Amino acid sequence: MQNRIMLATKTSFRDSVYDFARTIPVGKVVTYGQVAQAAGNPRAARAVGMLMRNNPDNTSVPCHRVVGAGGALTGYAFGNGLSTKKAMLTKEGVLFKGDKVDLASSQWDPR
DNA sequence: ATTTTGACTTAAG
DNA sequence: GCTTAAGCCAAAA
Repeated sequence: MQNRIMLATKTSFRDSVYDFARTIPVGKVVTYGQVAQAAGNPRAARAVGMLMRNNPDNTSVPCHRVVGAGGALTGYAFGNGLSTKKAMLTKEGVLFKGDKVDLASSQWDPR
């Protein structure tokens, strides 16, 4: 953006978060901590949640593919809340273990 | 600029 | 396994 070189991670945190979120493949999920790390701040898991809540484009950003640590489903601002979130993930092929996501096979590793 | 708040995480009881 | 406490970060008031 600004100059020819992108100067590493000079983008806003929110930008990095949303960008990363868009790259999450269908049928996979990531934890808030993972998103935070990918965005440049491994400890900003909280901020990530806030950004997701204030998510500008719920259609472009698959915020429902972001779950809490251990695969636990956390808040969701649309539909019927967590119920809708789980339904959506299940429909996309994400395996569930009770009320949590089966990270063993459905957690995405960006690498 | 300071305070408040929240879709988090980890550690401890 | 569940509840409580503390740490950390970014956006909104």
